Amino acid sequence: MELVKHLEEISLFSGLTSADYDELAMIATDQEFRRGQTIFNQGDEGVGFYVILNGRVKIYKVSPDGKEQILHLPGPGETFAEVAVFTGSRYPAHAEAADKSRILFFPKSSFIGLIRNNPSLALNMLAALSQRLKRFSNMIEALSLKEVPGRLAAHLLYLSGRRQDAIEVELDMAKVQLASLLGTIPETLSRILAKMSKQDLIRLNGPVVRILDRQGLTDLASGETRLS
Amino acid sequence: MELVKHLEEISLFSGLTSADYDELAMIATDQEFRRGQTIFNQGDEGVGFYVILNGRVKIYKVSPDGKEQILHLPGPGETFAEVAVFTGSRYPAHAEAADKSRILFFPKSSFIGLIRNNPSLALNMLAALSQRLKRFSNMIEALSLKEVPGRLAAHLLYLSGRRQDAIEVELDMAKVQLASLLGTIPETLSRILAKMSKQDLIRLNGPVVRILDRQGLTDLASGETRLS
DNA sequence: CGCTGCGTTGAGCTTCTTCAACGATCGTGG
DNA sequence: CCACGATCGTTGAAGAAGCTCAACGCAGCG
Repeated sequence: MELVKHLEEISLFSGLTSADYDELAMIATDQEFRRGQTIFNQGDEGVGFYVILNGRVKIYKVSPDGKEQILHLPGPGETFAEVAVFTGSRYPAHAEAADKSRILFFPKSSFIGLIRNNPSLALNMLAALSQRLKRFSNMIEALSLKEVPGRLAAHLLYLSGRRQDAIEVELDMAKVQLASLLGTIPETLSRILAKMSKQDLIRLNGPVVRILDRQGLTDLASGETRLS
Repeated sequence: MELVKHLEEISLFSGLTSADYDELAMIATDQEFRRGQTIFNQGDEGVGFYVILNGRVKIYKVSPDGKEQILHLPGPGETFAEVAVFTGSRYPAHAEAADKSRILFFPKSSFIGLIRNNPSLALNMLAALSQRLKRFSNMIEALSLKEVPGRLAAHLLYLSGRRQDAIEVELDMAKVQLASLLGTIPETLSRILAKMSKQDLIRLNGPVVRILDRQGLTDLASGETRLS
């Protein structure tokens, strides 16, 4: 079965036996979404969770006046909506394909059965949720304790990984989306990128950011410095 | 063993056999903290997780200039620092006893062993983490998409539960802490409470809030209304 | 009794959003 | 193939929300 090949590359499913893979393949359904298509809406009945084979998905909240806050933007190999599996309730956010995407769907009840008989799978899932929780904590911290320049700096550093020598970073999404992920609006993001350029922290070239002053960014991200 | 009695009341441990309780009691250590005492700091090695028997614990982040953002304020029967168990890394936030507290500590490795042999425990833990994740999503939404009056209104409604007739709510923490939980500062909170009083949404009496206009609060919380 | 932490209020200021306008790019349908 | 609309990105000017700083009353507790 072709699906099994894909499943083996998903880190959530690492360490499983081939019998497990067969079972997973049995309960999964393979779905295609075009860019912009809604996968589910906040408040919909949480019937299962998803694993992305390719493409990207935007998980987001919306305010009554239409402003969006992106919570998460998973890509190939990543999962979303796991929460629905374990809280027996409704999806707490919206999900929409950010690109043309191929996605596997796992219905809640069959998946719970699998977990019950499969400690590795349970532990993998616990690790995934914990990881997500940690990222959300950092997001809360950023929104509450850092100003936009700090959040942006942190994001740039995150993208560049830990490597001291990484000079160029490619923004992996449109700036509108980046703004939404950082909890701000495109105008503000644009102004701050411009200001960072002017102060020779970065050099901006379309979606490519060249990092000129890593230390400066680090100081901004930790809140020690201000972007006058 | 006295501990077992306590363990049976923890919802994370519901549905376990008495043999399981004995095992849990074996690996747990019983600790006392006085009000204000640090339990661990962000960045400390994540050696295990905690269950509160009585008291309360403040889980929080700090900005370089000392401002705090409370992530979570668990009380009796609740757990914290589970994330450390499954991500094999450091604590992502600070923990401090908000009251004199009695707390059980479970070392990481023994607990993982328990989970591996105990699907119910794994599922309970998954449910707990999912619940937390949902709350964090709401927090992110609130910080990014709602203004302080909206967050406060949402919190008041949350405290009053779903009951339409609940008139009085007791703020279950000092206002400084409530401010930190809502991602603002005491001054702002104070002003907004005053404004809500002036507009007859609530009546304020020390730590007791009488809800006068539930609909008004609901509108604020959903962002439909503004607190002019 | 004094001290410390809490809560409130005022004044000024910073940051960010809102509103508006405009250029550029890109995909699509005529 | 070109033209059009839509989305994206940028910039300016004005306004709002919330923060900082400062002062002060008040209560609890050693």
